[in-house]
Amino acid sequence: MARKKLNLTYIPNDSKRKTTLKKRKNGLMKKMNEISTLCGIETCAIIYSPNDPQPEVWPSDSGVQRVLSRFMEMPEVRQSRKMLNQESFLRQMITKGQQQLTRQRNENRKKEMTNLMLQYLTAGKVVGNPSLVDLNDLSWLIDQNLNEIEKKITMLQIQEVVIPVIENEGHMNHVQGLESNMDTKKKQH
Amino acid sequence: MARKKLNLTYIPNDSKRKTTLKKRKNGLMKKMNEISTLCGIETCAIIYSPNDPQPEVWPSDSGVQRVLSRFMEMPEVRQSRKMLNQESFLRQMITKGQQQLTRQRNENRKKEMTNLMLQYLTAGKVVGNPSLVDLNDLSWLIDQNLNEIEKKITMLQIQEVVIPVIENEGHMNHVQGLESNMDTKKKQH
DNA sequence: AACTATTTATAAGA
DNA sequence: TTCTTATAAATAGTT
Repeated sequence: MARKKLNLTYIPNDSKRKTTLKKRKNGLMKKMNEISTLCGIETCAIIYSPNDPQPEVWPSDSGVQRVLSRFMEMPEVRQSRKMLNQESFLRQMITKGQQQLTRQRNENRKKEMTNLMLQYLTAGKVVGNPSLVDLNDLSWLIDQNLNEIEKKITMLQIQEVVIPVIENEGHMNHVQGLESNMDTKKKQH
Repeated sequence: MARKKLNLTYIPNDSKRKTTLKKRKNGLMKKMNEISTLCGIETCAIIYSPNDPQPEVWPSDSGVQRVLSRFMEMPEVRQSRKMLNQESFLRQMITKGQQQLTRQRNENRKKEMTNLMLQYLTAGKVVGNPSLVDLNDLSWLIDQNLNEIEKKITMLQIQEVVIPVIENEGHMNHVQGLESNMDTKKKQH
């Protein structure tokens, strides 16, 4: 489904067909997985590969047995609670991992942009070939930094009035004690 | 899969779940159709809908029967071996995800260090509180960059001998103009 | 059921 | 083979 409109006929080329089968089998399994999770239903699929008497089967032991026996009106097969537990455990791991990955990607993006910004500051000119998306993100980042700087300035001005200027090292410390003063500055862009 | 990132959990809302099931069932059937056409293989799928004892089957009842009887002919042991598939599929997904995460973390680390280096260049002093590990990584990164610069210089020197200096648009342009002065520093490492 | 804005799948290419 | 990329296809939320 890419780089060329799909031609829905048998693929004569052996290696291409094999690759396609592998990819699509994966995709199909993922979809089976999703539909039964999302909709809380029972499904099963059997896919035979050439030269392999053993088919690829979806979903799992208990799932297949249950669906098959139901379909063929055979006696109920005992369920493996252990297997289901394991399954949900694995699912949990996947979800967690994906969340981590997303967070990591966001961090990465931000660092990339900080990087770009610092390159501008260092080299004084455009380095490489940033895309429009990059530039938008960069713009956002610069706005963020400007906001922080503004806050910092405001804080320093306030401190100057209240206490003789005392600067401390902490990362976000400058926000401390500002809440009451910041209420009036809630203008965002 | 649109207008919102898919959250892979059971959909509690009844009508939403029903709609999703209908749409996805269609999609799945289409995919089953395609994979067996494209790859010339036998497949079958059974999807139960809630409150309906009759499942949706593909390609047809007789088709399912054919594939199922072929499947049932297999000895138990081989059946269950193949049927452990879902678990290994999930494990595969986890492994892949973890690999992605590792790659992402490495990229992240490198960007972080580039960042730190640029901050040194910009501010001319240590910003924040880098750890010993940071400094080691940073040192490595700087070495890398120095190596690249050296290579670039060597290349330019070679070009200078063969062709009158012609510089192109690449991302290391800041080295421009250094060529002639660097002649004496060629053999440092 | 038809319509999009997005996400996902995937055919080719590297 | 695995990874990337350009594009097609699927589909969640809307109308």
